[in-house]
Parts: sequence; structure tokens; C-alpha cells
Amino acid sequence: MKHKDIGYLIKNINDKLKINADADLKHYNLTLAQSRVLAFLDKQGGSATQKELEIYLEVSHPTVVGIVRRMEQNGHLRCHMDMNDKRNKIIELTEQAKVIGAEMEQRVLANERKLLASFSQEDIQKLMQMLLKMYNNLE
Amino acid sequence: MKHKDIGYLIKNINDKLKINADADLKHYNLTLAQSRVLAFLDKQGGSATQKELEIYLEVSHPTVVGIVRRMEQNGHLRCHMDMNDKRNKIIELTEQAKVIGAEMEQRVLANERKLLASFSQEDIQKLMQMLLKMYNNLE
DNA sequence: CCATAATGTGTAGTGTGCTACAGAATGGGG
DNA sequence: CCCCATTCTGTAGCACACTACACATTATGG
Repeated sequence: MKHKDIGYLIKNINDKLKINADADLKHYNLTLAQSRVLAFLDKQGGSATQKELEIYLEVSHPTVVGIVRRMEQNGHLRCHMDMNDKRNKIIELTEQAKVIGAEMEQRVLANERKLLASFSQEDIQKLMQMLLKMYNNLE
Repeated sequence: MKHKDIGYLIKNINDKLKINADADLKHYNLTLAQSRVLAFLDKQGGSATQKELEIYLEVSHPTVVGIVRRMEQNGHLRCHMDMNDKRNKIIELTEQAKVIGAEMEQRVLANERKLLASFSQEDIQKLMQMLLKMYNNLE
């Protein structure tokens, strides 16, 4: 591959990660973004508010609305209003989705191993540091 | 920020890079993807086939069709058929777009400097190596 | 030379990201 | 207590990424 700037390289890696993950997840009728939601909710005990999801995903709220709507249509989620604060929308995993929650976390780990194949532990540490530094440079 | 996997961190960085760049480029009526097209065509002497653009951008051809159509509508590009091979579509920068071509490359460099603020030269080398390694792990 | 493969482009439909605007519920200060 | 700011959610419209399908043109092999 020819020389490219770092930002571009990051975009190309991200695109490929998404394509691979989406292909993997097709069996579950899930996408990469949706699998992150599923893993998050599973970790939270099965439910969270839409706002908490937005903060976790670090995306705008209309983006979350779309993802939640599609997952609800596909039977992965169920939604209802929080009766203690009617501004909140509570998102819950369905039984069907809970079953595959653990598999999702395994899948994330497997993809990570593939991405970092032949990286030493020090390299992974160093990489993580540098990524966090770039992330913070962009606040 | 809490612990996240590398793939997720890369996505978050990519999203932020896009948001910052798009805000910067709004004055030119350009997006990040469009500025890459403009810089590429400028480097190629002002024109290329749509296929060459596709290979450079590493995206699917329908994605290129959309970007080119919007840039043509905005007066940045002009298109015509290649008379030596009628399958090819030749894309050319307009005069208006050529003027800002050099500025685009400067802008890419400026964004790169911001992203890599406080990175040493060795770190940048190491980072580039690791990114390329990840990229190749995903073929 | 002609049938078939390969190549380049286009369209349809979907998912995920954004901004800008709007509405409902809650909280707080005068 | 009521007005106003804050918070959470929703909709509209756009950009860009994909797959699947379709069509035209060119290249190739029998």
C-alpha cells in the first residue's frame, strides 16, 4: 500500500473492521453497532435508558433512536417509558437477545485477536496509549 | 474514558476526525471525503477515471458514484466519457476547484499535526507501522 | 468471428453517522 | 406557585458506506 496520512489509514481500518464484523454478524441478524448495544445491555444486567446508551456509544441521540428502532423491529429489544421520570425511555433486551449476549462478547474478543495478530503485549500497551492520546487531542 | 477495545477506540477517533474536518470544510462547501477526492485529483494533474478514484479511496463503486454526483452538482467537478474506452468515466476538477486544491493538502497536514500533537518522531513511525500491520491483518 | 468473460458504471435499498428543529417532562429560582 | 431553563426523546433531511442487481462496453478463447 502506498503512503497515506494517519487519519486516512484509521478510516480504512475502521471500514474494514465494520465490513468483517457485519458479515460475521449476519447470521444473528445484527450489525456491528447493534452488537455493541447488545453487549452493553448484557453487561448492565439487561436494561438501560436510551440516554445511557447514547453516552456509552458516544454518538448523537438521533443515531441511537435509529439503532434502537431497528433492534426493536427485529425483536432484540423492548422499550417502555420510565414511570419515575417520563422523559426517560428504558431499553430492555428480549429473552432471545439475552441468549446471544455472551456470544457477542466472545466475538468482540475474537475480532480483537485477529486485528492484533502478531502484536506483542508491549506493542498493544503502546498502541492503546497512542490511540488514547490521539483521541484526547481531538476533544 | 473507560476501558474499551481497540476497534471501538479506532471508530471513536474516526468519528471525531470526520466531525472536525467537516466543520472545517464547511466554508468550502466540501466534506472530508470530497476533500480527499479533490486532493487526489489535484495530485493527478486535475483528472482521473472514476475507477481510479474508487481504487484510491478504497470504497465500493456506488459510494464513488454518490460522492462524484454531489461534487458535480456543487460545481467542483465535470465529467465526460472516455472516447478511447467508453466504459470509463473521466472526472475533472473545475477551475474553481483547482484553486483550492493546494489549500486542501495544507488542511490535511494541519489536521494531522493536531491529531499527533506531542507525538515524537519515533512514536509516529511506530504508530504508522502498527496501523499498517492491523490493516494487513484484515485483508 | 462470435459467444462468453471481464470491466466499468448505474440504481435500489439499507444502516449509521450528523445538524437543526421541535415537543414533553422535570427542576429551580423569584 | 409559576415561569424558564434543562433534560430526554423524536423527526426531517443529508452524507457516505455497503450489498445485490442490472446494463453497456471491451477483451478473449474456441
